Amino acid sequence: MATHCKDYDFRQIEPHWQTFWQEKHAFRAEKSSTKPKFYVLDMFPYPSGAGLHVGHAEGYTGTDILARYKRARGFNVLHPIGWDAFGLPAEQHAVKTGTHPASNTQNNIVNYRRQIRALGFSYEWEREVDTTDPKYFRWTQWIFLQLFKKGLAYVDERPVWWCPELCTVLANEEVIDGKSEVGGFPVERRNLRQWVLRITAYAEQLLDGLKEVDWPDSTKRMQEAWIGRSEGAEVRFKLEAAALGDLNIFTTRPDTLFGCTYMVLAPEHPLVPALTKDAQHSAVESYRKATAAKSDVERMSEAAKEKSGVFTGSYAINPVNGARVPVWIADYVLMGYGTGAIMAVPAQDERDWEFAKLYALPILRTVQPPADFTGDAYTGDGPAINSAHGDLSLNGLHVAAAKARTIAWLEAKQAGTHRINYKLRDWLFSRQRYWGEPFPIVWVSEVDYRQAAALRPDLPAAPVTYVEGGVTHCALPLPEMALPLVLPDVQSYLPSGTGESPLANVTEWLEIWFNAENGAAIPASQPRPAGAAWLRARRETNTMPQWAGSCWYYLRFLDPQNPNALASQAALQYWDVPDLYVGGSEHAVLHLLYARFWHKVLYDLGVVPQAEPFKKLFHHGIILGEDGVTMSKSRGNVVNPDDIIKSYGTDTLRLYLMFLGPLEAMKPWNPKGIEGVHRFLQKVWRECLGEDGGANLKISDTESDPPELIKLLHETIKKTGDDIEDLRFNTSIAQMMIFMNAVQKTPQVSRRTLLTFLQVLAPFAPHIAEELWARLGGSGSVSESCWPVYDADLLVNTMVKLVFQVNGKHRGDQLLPVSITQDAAFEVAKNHERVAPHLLGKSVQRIIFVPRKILNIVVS
RNA sequence: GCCCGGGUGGCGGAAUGGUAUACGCAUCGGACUUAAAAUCCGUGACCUGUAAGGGUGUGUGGGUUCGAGUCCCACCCCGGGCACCA
Repeated sequence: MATHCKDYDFRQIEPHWQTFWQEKHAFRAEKSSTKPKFYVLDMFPYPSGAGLHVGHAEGYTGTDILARYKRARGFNVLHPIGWDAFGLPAEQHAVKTGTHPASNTQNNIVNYRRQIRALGFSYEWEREVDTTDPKYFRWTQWIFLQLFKKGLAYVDERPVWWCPELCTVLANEEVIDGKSEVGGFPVERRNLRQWVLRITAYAEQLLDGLKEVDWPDSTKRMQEAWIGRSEGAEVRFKLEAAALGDLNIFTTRPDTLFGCTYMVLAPEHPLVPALTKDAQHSAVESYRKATAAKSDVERMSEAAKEKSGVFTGSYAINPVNGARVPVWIADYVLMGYGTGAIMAVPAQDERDWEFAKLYALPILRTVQPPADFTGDAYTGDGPAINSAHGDLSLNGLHVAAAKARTIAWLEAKQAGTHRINYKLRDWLFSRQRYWGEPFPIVWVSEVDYRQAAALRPDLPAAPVTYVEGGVTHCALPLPEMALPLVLPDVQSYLPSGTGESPLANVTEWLEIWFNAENGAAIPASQPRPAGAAWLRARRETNTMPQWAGSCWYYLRFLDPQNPNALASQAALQYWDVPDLYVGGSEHAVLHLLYARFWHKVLYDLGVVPQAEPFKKLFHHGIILGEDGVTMSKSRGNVVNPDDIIKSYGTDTLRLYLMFLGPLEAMKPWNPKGIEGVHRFLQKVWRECLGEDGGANLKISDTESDPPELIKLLHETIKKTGDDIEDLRFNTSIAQMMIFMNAVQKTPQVSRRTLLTFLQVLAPFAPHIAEELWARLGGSGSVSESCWPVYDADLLVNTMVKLVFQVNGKHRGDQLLPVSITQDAAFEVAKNHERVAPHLLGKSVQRIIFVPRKILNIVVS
């Protein structure tokens, strides 16, 4: 079954065993099994035109080693791969070439599949998924319908980047310094109708769930910061012009209400026009216009340098003391957070202090700073001062107590409430693009919607609507039976020119008679079919963002062919969620947060049995170019795995990627280093086989190995296994090298020892391990053999090198029985030729004895 | 500015508070060879000394400890994230 090459001819060996595994379906997970299950998942790639790079190969090699190891340890392992194949580059390619993005995408997938196979990864190809496959995105659309039904999807006007020259909407990453990435044309903000998912409804659960997952702390912290929970109060300020109602503000420092000397509204705040007095009208208007013209980025970077704002001419009344405070507008207050309005407390807030100084507004300290405090605004803890009026007094109370008392008072007077606020915003879920999942939504009139509602039990509690030119449109979902809604072919992949996706140009698809009961559609140009279920409708032209398909793919892998559900309940129960999820830290927030959100919604719907999708997460590092900077085409420092495989073979590449350093580290590629691991594999080959390709003559079937070698073998089994479990592949490889160096120095070695070593090597370098295993007469395939069991008794040392120190300095050492007593060890040390001189003429103050390790003699 | 992660030979890196530099690369010397490649053996932080040895060394400065790369405090540098979120 093995090849017959005499040398280590990896070009022959590696494809041979790859074919062998493929034909045997060697890595197919068992559907039901008495074995424990293990699900190890990689973040699936976007199949770009550039092909797989070594960065992918790094993470995938790590999980492959673990998957192969776990199989050998008797686990039923699920290790799948697929393609996150919707996305911008394919669409841009389509615009350029006029070919359907699907064809380019499929070409790229073919290339990725070839590269991944060439790396010898033990993926189960029968479970491959492709997010652009209608059989897959049918369920992406289905999940969207569940969100829609639950009232978690709505439509809103949101600002997006629009490039007039290109007639298209651009993604944030396509805009560089206010210019389009392609062509360098100016871009502007434009409000367009967008789908938005109510992820904020899950803010608290998304925060809570982080407590129960085994993730890197830094990633948990990033998600916590992104969700940005803060606790405080919403306070109602009456306006002097009572007819205008109240002004609500959010504050985390209700204890400082007495220090409020002015109010600030975001320039976009809806009350601004009503609050603006005639005398201030022109100033306010021009300030609002100036703010609106700025992008978020400009607004933040410019405003961070210098504060600005305008007085509206109006006043509000502070509920705690009746004080009359002026109302300003300023762009340092953001409409998107809290209520879009704040009470300004310059004495206890640095931003407010800066603003107050600029416009000569009063500053009143209400928290006593420490005596040595020298700064401006004091944001620390301390006793309240100047904070009493009527039946409310905070004076003397520290911050926490003062907050509590204020909130209680506000609630009693109905002037405010305790409130929790999040930085997290709802998720802008639509793109004005062709190459994405179409929304399973049609737009109908209010009258038609009411008619449909009678036929459809699956509509949200409140209809999703948007108003355009005074006409209200209602969003009517396709019935589930009508899924998938596939993309129509288009003449041109160029945007419509109105900011809508290219789909808006496909009139026959867009303008339809729609059967509300079964989702059937015919072009509106044809006569209306008979029956009350047929309504005049216009399809949604937005498509979903690339995140959509990757939000749930880990579930589809459990049961990828299922036509009736995203996965069967049996599969969801048996496989549970991934035991380990490995991918780059660039997805620390968005992908991982979005996927958690969808999972929690599915959990609440009873679709999935657990509340968190990724129990354990690990971020692999980044492989830098030889020059120590990020690999990029423009720098010409990209390493293509295909080239390395050609010159050294996959096993060498895999081993090298793992030997480079800790999996999580950022590390530069070193072409010289790869020679080292290749030499190691050559050495393994030579120790196993002679020059004629037969078993090496030093291999014996009768003689036993020297005890040191047997001990080292067992140490290697233990160390390698432990390190694989901890994803510390670099040190496990070092241990294998130590072992082979010892074999090389041994004149004779038993066949059994070498076969055992090959089992240890197999997860790392599976092709050479299979080849040598077969040639040395191992039974079956090494990939199917069990992980060797080490003999713990052999690892016990009877003698140990005890280190002698004098005053903490290493002065000598000696091999001694592990059970030696302190006194006996001291006797030895005292007379040790290297130690004795350091004791001469000194008196021993103290002896520290750590059995098996050290004897430290402290002398005067 | 705030929150993380990290600074160890010429290089990648190793090290439950207990011999700092495992393993690999590079270097230099040697063996084998007509020669080269491959392979093998040795060398491999700095200062001092003929040597044995002694001293100093894990970004900098302090501290805790019998003993610190590891723990604590302050600072410097590099990388990542967030950034007017009231």
